[in-house]
Amino acid sequence: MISKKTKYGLQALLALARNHGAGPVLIADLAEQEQIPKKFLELILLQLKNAGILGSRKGKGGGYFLAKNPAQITMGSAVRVLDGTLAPVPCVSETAYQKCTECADEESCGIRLVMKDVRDAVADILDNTTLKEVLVRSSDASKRANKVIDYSI
Amino acid sequence: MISKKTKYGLQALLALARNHGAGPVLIADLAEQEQIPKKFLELILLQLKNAGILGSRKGKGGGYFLAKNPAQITMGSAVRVLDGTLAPVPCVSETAYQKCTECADEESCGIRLVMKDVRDAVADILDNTTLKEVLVRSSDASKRANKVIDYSI
DNA sequence: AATTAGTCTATAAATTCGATAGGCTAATTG
DNA sequence: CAATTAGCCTATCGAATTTATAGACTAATT
Repeated sequence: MISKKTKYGLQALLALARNHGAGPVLIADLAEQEQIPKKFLELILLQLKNAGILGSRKGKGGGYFLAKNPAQITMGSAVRVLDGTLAPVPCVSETAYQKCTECADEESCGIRLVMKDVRDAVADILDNTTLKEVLVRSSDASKRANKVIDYSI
Repeated sequence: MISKKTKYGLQALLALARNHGAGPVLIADLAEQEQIPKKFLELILLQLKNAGILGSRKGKGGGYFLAKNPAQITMGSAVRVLDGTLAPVPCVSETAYQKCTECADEESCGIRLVMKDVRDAVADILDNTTLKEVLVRSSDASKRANKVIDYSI
């Protein structure tokens, strides 16, 4: 399970991705649009900024914006920043590894072997899915649902 | 992240799988072997029993045992019992679905589309990995590590 | 009947999560 | 340069969840 914080963060990132290129967005506006408690969102955005995913500007005309292209920001990187890891157990995390206390031999721990497979599968998806791709999939799905046929090239 | 409870449960199941066919195992013995707080383990085993994964016997010579063959118990079923779901968000869970409050249209929610992929990938692994397979992989790994070559057929 | 060992309910302790408050700093603008 | 705007940062609180413990009860065996 991902935390509410992580979900809020992903929502905010996608909103910023939709707005990409059109200047900074106010925390307050993002919070209202996405129905996220403003002060909580503030912390989330700050964390994403410190991780290099977002940029910000202070003062009038300021706000938050993506530090890179939507096609260069992966879901995996965001989840790692906000949730700490993609791994189901700390002993298979690549970025937040922690030795398993109770397990004598990590190499032969059955639980670990299976959870490593899970981690790899999750990482394979999230590290290869960019914000841009998510936007495209989302709009494709809503077009399909609305039976709107898009003839544009 | 799976909970400590789930991890304890999986440890216990694997220990019972190793012992399969040799009669019931005492909670107390399992707790000591696997270094799990006894009273906590008691609750875990009970939950697995109520889910039909374990069986038990009371009185002298009693204890817990697998209710089915190790090859018929999947990691997925155990995690679902103990952790509630495999899904990273409730709105993509097959067994513990909960509607997403903030999301207007589930079908086109980008986060949901990606998390559905994650759920499916995790389920594909855990629902197709049995306790028996875990034991085999584990012993294979430890043989390999000890450079022991097994010539038996 | 005595003993053994799981069952069940309640609750305590610890940790994490979600949320809020408020003063600080930097940038812009008049 | 002063006023305003808006993000930065630290602290903290309450609620929920997780982890762990206690103790009385029931069923099975000897």
